[in-house]
Amino acid sequence: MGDEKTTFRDVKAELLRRITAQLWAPGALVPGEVDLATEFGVARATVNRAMRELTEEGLLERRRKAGTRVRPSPLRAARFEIPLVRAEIEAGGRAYGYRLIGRAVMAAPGWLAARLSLAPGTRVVHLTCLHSADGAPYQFEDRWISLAALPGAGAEGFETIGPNEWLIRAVPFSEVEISFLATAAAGEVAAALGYGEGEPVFTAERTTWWQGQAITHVRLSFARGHRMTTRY
Amino acid sequence: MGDEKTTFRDVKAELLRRITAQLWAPGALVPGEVDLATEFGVARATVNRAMRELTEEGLLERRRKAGTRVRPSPLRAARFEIPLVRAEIEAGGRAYGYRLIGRAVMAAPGWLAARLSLAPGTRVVHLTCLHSADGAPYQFEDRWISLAALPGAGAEGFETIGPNEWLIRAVPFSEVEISFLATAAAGEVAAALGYGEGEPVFTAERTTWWQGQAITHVRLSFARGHRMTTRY
DNA sequence: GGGCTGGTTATGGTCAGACAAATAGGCGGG
DNA sequence: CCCGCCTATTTGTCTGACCATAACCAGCCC
Repeated sequence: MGDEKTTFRDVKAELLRRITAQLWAPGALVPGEVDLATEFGVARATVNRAMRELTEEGLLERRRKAGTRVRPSPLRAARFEIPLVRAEIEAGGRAYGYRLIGRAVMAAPGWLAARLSLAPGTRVVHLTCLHSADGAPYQFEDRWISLAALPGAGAEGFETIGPNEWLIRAVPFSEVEISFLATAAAGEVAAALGYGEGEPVFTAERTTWWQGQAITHVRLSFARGHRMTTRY
Repeated sequence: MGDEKTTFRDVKAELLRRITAQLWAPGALVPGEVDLATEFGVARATVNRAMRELTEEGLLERRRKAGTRVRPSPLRAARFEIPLVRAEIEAGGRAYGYRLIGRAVMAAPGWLAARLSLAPGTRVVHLTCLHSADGAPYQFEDRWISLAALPGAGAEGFETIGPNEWLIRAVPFSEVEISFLATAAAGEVAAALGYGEGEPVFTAERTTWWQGQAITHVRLSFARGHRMTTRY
């Protein structure tokens, strides 16, 4: 009794233990899959899966023939989930609010055309809006949508539906570049979020492509005290 | 000739194509593993791996007996690699510089003891230092190390080796919570990085544990214009 | 000595078959 | 009508065998 199956999870946990306890020093070569399979009494595929996952997590380094070694300085990557504002707010049990501040159709300004590789004179929709949580300003959104890529955006008023939710439905699977930075509050941003001029604002910029074509660029300014947090 | 093996990569690519081309609508049930295995002429394990990876990437949702469906709104997560400052600077082909500004041993202040769950009166090392790239200030580091967890930090002067590099060697595998935020430049930070008082500063805060015990807390302030960028 | 070549070996991946675990949805009892 | 049990179905995982691919290294030729 009690001798249950050893799963790849068990193997992974034990390998992780040996790595963190430094039984296997950083940079050291660890036993081959076959040896470990014998030791744990499992198939090689099982050891393989355990080691593959540890490699994905940045703890091991593997090369054919060269074998597997413990990463000298573990390459750690933090994962941030990028939720819809609405989902983020409602997940915290607060009421989500949306208000459109401005909407205009115009030829893309130079910096935007450059950023999105748009042909000169391409028309775009420019939107500014405010997302709030329990009535308090939460995030100011300054968005540009290329009408060349999404003609439908010209017909949508965005009075009740936020541009991000509209976009998710129009283009669900896209390629994204996102940046976080600190900016100084000014003008509309300061007014909408209640900042004094020049106050530091945590800001995200996101550009989205679909099938190689630029769709939209957005600058998101967060309310005072906002943090982007994760564990790893 | 020409009929090469279909790998799990091929299957994955084709499934991805069907998802992004919306042949399978968001929320729709996709065929079961057995059906797909038949269709592609591969083993079920191969389809399984393809679908498992797509699930990890947030494109599919799987439940036993209920089957696999396309995620209604794809849950996308951005990965940020968190490199050593030195590696980050040298990767850009610039010369790395390090300077210790201040070093003191003291009883942990209240906020720190609370943050790290330290017993009252626990002694800590407080370090401030500056990392530079090609001579220009790059990052100001304000670090606290618990002597309860790492007595060795009391003996190290940190004159030539940065605390992060020292710590990586002392505690290579740790649990980390990291936050990004925007702060106002003031005092030492402003002086070291050449900011005016109150200017916005992109800041990271990181707390590190090892085996459940808090090791260190650090606030990293970046030079003007710094961005944290990634694609996904 | 230097460079090419092929053998050896570790990881990468596929396969077919089997069993385990979870659970949606039907069935029966109250 | 509602609730709880059963079962068929679907994904999850393991096995042991096999072939593929990369690369270290020894030995050969020049």
